[in-house]
Amino acid sequence: MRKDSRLSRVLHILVHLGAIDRPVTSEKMAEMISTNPVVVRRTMALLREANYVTSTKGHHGGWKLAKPLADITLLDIHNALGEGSIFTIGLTDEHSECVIEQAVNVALKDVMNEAEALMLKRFGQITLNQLGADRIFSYLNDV
Amino acid sequence: MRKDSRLSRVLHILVHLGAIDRPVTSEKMAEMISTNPVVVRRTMALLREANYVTSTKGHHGGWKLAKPLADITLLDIHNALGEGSIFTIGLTDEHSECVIEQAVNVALKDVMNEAEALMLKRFGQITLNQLGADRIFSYLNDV
DNA sequence: ATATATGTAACTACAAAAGTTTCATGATAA
DNA sequence: TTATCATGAAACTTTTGTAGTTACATATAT
Repeated sequence: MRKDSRLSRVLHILVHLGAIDRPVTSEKMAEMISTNPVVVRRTMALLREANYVTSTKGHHGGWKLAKPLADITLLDIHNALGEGSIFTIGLTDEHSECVIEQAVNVALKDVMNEAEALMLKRFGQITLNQLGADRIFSYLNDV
Repeated sequence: MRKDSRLSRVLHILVHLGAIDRPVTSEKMAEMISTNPVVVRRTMALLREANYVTSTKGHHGGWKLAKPLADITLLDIHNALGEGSIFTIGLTDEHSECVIEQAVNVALKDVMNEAEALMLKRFGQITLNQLGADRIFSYLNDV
């Protein structure tokens, strides 16, 4: 099933943005994640609506962070991208009259809810500035 | 994104199978889950390969459980359906040279692995015979 | 023999992200 | 004020795997 890689891609972009002081164009960002500028704008527009980034047109225009990386969690970005379910597993018609079908769906839903809650909790505990800080730090020491 | 409802559907079918003593045709099962017999066979074939059901052709043929519901967990069925990721969230190219991209992917993967482990653990704790047993019991008392 | 079922191949439909093309709009620089 | 640069947005096509469908071969019980 096709994966939604917008979260991974846009996090990558945001961490780069945090290290650059001037506006970055969607053209440059598209290079970072090997895609098309329009794809970038589409996703970044969702973050702008949620006030995590700003965009300016024209000469020296582009995208900037609206707040420090330390003030943004993975959960914030995940939520800004929309509400779609995080699971590929779907339930059958929930309006079924069949008690067995209802029971199956309740069991699956309970487990999925628990797993999703854990995931969102963890996402909420990670801010973008601490994203792999240890790895990047050790990399800088090597150069 | 399109959901994979095979787990939900096939669990529904299996619990019914546990309550019926004779072989059930894919035609009847298709009615249970409002679909086509071929769709049913396709999914049931995966369970047969994993030895959870048997099928017989011809007159009075159909599908039967190969073992009691009590000996099958949700995890067993989940595994029998294949190995695809349970998450709609995907990571970008994991062979990237970019340290930031790597760090983002590690963070996401860690969280997703933890959530998946919890989910699979729960699936392994639920056998098909106890699937909503309390609900079905209370339903029977009401009739 | 005949009716009944599965087994399987070869399609089409669908949904949502991703990719692409194109052009309007606005901002800066010269 | 004009050329250039950048976003904004519409209108597509592509992609990928489940789901749905049609058709037919094969095996089995009566």
